[in-house]
Amino acid sequence: MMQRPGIKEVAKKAGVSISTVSRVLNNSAPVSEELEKRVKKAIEELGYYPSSIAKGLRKGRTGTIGFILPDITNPFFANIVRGAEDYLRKKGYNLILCNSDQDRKQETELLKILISKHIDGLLFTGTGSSNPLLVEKIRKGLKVVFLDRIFEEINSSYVIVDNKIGMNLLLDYLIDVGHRNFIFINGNKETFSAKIRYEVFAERARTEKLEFKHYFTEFSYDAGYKKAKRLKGLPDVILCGNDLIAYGVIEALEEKGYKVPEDVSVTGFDDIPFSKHFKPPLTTVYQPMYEMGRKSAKLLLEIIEEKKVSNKGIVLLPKLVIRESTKEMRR
Amino acid sequence: MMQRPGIKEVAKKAGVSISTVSRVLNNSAPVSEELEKRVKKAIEELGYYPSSIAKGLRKGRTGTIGFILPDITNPFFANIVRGAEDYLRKKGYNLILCNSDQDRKQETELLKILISKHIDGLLFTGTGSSNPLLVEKIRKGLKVVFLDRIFEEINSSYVIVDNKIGMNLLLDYLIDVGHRNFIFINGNKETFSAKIRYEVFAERARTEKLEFKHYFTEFSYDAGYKKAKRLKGLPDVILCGNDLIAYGVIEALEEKGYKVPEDVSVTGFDDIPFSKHFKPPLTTVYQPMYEMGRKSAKLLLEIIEEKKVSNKGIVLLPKLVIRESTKEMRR
DNA sequence: CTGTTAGCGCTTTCAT
DNA sequence: ATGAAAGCGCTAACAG
Repeated sequence: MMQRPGIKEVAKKAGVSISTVSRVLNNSAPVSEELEKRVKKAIEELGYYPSSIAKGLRKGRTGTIGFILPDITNPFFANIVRGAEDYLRKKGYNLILCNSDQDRKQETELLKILISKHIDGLLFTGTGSSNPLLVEKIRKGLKVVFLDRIFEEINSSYVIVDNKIGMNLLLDYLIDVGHRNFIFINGNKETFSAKIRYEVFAERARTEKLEFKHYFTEFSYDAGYKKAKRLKGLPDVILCGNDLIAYGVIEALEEKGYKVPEDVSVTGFDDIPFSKHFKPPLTTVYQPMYEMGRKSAKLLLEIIEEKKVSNKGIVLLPKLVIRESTKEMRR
Repeated sequence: MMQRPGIKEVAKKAGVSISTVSRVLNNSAPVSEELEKRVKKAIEELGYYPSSIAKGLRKGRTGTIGFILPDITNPFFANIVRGAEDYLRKKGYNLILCNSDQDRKQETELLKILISKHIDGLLFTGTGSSNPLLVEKIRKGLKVVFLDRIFEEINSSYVIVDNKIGMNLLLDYLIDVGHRNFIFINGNKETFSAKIRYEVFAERARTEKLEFKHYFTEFSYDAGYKKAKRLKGLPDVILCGNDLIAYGVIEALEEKGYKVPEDVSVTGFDDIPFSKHFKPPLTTVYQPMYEMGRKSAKLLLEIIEEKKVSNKGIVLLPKLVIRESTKEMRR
C-alpha cells in the first residue's frame, strides 16, 4: 500500500477547509490569493495528487476508456491504439487495454470488468456476431464506438474504412494486369471486414467471370502459412485477408519452392509498416490505422461529452499500394 | 452517464441489508442459503456489477496496473505488453497503457496521472536517466518493476535480458566469420540497453583490436534510415541497436545501390517477429519479449501481494539468430 | 469568499 | 446469521 496524503491533510496543513482545497484544485470557485497560495504550498510540500478514483466515484466519471481488441501484437491494432491513446491523453483520459483474441466469451468477460471499473466509454473491435450483454449495456447508456466494423443490432457509432472501395481497387488492378484465377485466403468469418470483403469479391468474381476459391481462416501469420502449405495447384493470384496472412502464405509458398510473384501473385490488406520491407515488398491495401484510432477516440469523447451528434459513422478511405508481390501477366 | 444499479437496489429487491449483499458478493462471511439465493437472484435480474472503483476507494486497491513504455507501435513492446496483460488479467488485474516516447517530461506527467488513478503497481520501461518523482514515489511505497532496464538510483525490482551475453554472442559470430571493421548504429543514449551494449561492444573492440565507429541515434526505422543515408564508406558490418534500425539501414543501403549482405553485413537486436521474413532475413539477437512481459507482471504481483521477496531481479537469456543479412567473409 | 455537510458505492466493525 | 452505521477521498449544494 502506498502512502498518500489526502485533501484533508492538505487542508490542515494550509489551515483551511477541505472545500477551499477542492476549489483551488478544480478552479471551481473563486478563492482569495492568500489562501490559494497557502493551499498550493501545502500541496507541493506534501506531494499531494488528487485521487481521481474518489473524484470519479463522486462525479460519476472516471476519465478512463476501455479498449477491447483482438491482439495488440498485430501492428494493425497497435497503430490504432497509438492513435487513440495519443488523442485521449491530450484530452485527459486514459486507456485500459484488453486483448480478446476475438473470443466472444472473453469479450463478454472483459466488458463486465470494464463496466465494474466505471469506464466512461468503450472502443471496441471484436467479433462480428452480436453480443447480448454489449447490446444491453449500450441500451442502458454505455457509450461505445466500434472500430473497423459496424454493429448491426443497434444503431451505434463506428469508424471504418471503406472495404468495398479497397477491395475493388485491388481487384481492378489485378484484373487489369491479367489475373483471372483467384484464391482468397480470408480472415475470421465472424469478422465484419472479412465478411464484407468476401461479398465484394464474390460479386465481382461473378460479374467478371473469374475462377476462384475462397476460404475463411484467421487473421494471422500461422493461418496463412498452414493454408498455403495445404494448397495444391496455383492460381494466378492469392488474395489474403490481411498482411499477416500474406506473410505466412509467401513463406509457405517459398518453402514449397515457388517464387512470388513469378509463380503466383500474392496480395495483403492493411499495409502495416513492415509490408513495405517485406520480401518481396507487399502489394496491399493501405488502411489509415493511426487515423482510425484517433478519429474513434475523438468521436467517443464527443459522444461522452455530448458535444455533438451521437451515432455518427465515420468512413475513411483505403488506398491501393502496388509493390512487388504481384506481377503483370500476359494478357 | 450510464445507468447502474447499486448494492442498495440489490438489497432492496432481495429484501436484505446491504451488508448481506456485500457478504454474498465477496463470500466474506456466512450467509444463510435462503438469503444467498434471493440476493443472487436480485443481482441477476438487475444486471448488477459491483463498482470496483467504490471498492477500490474503500479497500485501497484498485486492481489496475500502469504500464509506461516508449511506443506500443514497436513490436518489441507490443509483445511484452501482451505477455503482461495475459498474466495480469488471469490474476484479476487490468492494464492502463501509456506511451511516453522516451520523453522524461511525459513520463513524469504519466506517473502523476497513474498515481491519481490509484494504480496498485507500475510496469516501467523508459529512459535510463533517473526520474526524481519516480524515486520519491518508490520510497513512499509505490510498487514498480522495471523492464529492460535496471534503475540505479534505488534498489528496485527488474526484468532484463542479459545484454552482455547477447552482444558477445553476436560479436563472437561476426568476428569468427571474419568481420573486422564495424559501425554500430545504436539507439537512444539515455537508454539502459543502448548504454550497456555499447560498453560491451567497445570493450570487445579494444581487446580484439577492431576498427569501429559508434553512433547513438534512436530506436526507430527512421533513425536507421537517416544515419545510413549519411554514411560514406562501408565497413564489414553495420551493427544496429534494434531490428527497426536495421530495417531502416538496409533500406537506405539498397537505395544507395548496395547489396546486403554482399557489400555489407547488417545485424539487428530483438528479433521481432517480422525479422524472420525481412528482406533479407535478419541476423539478430532474440529477446524473449512475451516472457519478459509475463515475468515482470508476475514479479509485480508478488511484490504487491507480498507473497515473496521484493526487489528481486530476473535476468533472461538472449539467443543469437543467424539468418541472411550477414555473410562469411574471407579470412 | 469560506466552511459545514451530505452523499458517490462499497467494506467492515460493532451490535444484536 | 444479519443489520446499522462509519468512513475511504472527494465534490457540490447550502449556509453564512
